[in-house]
Amino acid sequence: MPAKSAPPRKKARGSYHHGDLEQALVDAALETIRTAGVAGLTLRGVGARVGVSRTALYRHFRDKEALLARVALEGFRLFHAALAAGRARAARENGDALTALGLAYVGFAAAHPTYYDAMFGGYLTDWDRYPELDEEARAAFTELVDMVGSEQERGRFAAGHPVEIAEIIWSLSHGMVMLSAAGQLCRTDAGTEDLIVASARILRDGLRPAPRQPVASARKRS
Amino acid sequence: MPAKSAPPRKKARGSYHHGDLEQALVDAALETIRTAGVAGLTLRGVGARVGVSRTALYRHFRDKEALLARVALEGFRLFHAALAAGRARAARENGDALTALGLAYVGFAAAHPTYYDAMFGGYLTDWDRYPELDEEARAAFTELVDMVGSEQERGRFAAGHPVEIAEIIWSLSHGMVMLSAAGQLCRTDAGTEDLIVASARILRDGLRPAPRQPVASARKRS
DNA sequence: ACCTGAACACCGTTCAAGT
DNA sequence: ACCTGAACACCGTTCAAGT
Repeated sequence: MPAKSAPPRKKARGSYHHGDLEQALVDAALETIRTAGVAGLTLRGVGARVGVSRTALYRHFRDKEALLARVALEGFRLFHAALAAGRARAARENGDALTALGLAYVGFAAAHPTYYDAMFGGYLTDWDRYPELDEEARAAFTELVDMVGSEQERGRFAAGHPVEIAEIIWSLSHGMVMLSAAGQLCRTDAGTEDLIVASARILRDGLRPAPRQPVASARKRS
Repeated sequence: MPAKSAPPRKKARGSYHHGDLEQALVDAALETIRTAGVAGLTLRGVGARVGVSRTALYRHFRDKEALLARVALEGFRLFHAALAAGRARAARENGDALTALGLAYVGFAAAHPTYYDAMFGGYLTDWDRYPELDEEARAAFTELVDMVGSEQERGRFAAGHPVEIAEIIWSLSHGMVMLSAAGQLCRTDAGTEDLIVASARILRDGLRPAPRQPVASARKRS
């Protein structure tokens, strides 16, 4: 590193009013969504929160959707990390990887409903406009696919297309989060976590009755 | 029936400009959502479509959300009917009830994305404000619960809380519909229908490898 | 009873103008 | 380069007024 005090970077940002207006806007958006939901996200409100004109935002983001995409991107990074951590923890403790990933999934959604809404609330239309977003979402999904492949290699899952199986697991998790958030679930007294544990068991063992025991002899149990 | 021409009913509705402005507004809303999505639904647009002032609507609906709730109610009626029909068809043809209901579910969503969005898009906040809606949604869900109970009685599903199992099936179906609509699914070349068929198979048989054959003798197969 | 028109308090976005 | 202020074309909703 050079000794002198750091020279201003070429792309010194926000040297006008803020150290980093761009990140300040993202944080303000997050805080707004947390209190008022994505529906209550307004550029005027975001501007007011950071003490800046409502149009200053356009220097940093193409439009409102781009701001929301930025929030979603941060969310997907955290999401990806949460899934990876859940998988790693299961591997370390020799636990069930499917249950661990399911719990990590709904755990993230419960801990960060703000991010989850921005990521999956359907507000982002032209998904292609944000390649980073797509890439990060794909990376998170890959965590699921790899888990399936790993379980297959270890003989815990039967053979089958890992991507297809991962999509089914993802659909189950996502649907559960959405229905739960909408208050449409839990007509039983079980919480979402219990529901995930039960789902993992069903996905592993199936709904059909246990196959007949070998008829010849019953060992160890009367 | 009385012979004379029908006397005006007590609650003759819309005798001003339309035969039935209320239903006309609902139809206009449906058509608007079909072309522009729920996000593009505007009271001004609805009014213009039926040739009426943008405020005439308030004579028939409390607010915009109430109009949307009415659309969702019609949707839930159709949805309930579609699920019941799928179940009845499976029973008649002795087919797999789980697969049949899953296909009926995604089939409805594919055939009526407009309704599905109004029903599950998250635009309806105070769900309690529309008891009819809640009742009809519950009725549709009961179709799933009953199917599970029936399969259990017939010995095709193992014992377990039917509501819990139904919630898991519903979550899977809903998540698949949502992700599919958002274009996040189908990274494999399989369509949603194939995915549902695969899901039903996994839910029934489980992901784990088939249990060991009885070791004593291998019959019929080498 | 049913509908209209003006008005109010909001939006996102554009753009010429300031510093 | 970065931000502002006015302006534009929209919203949902209210309400006095018309017929």
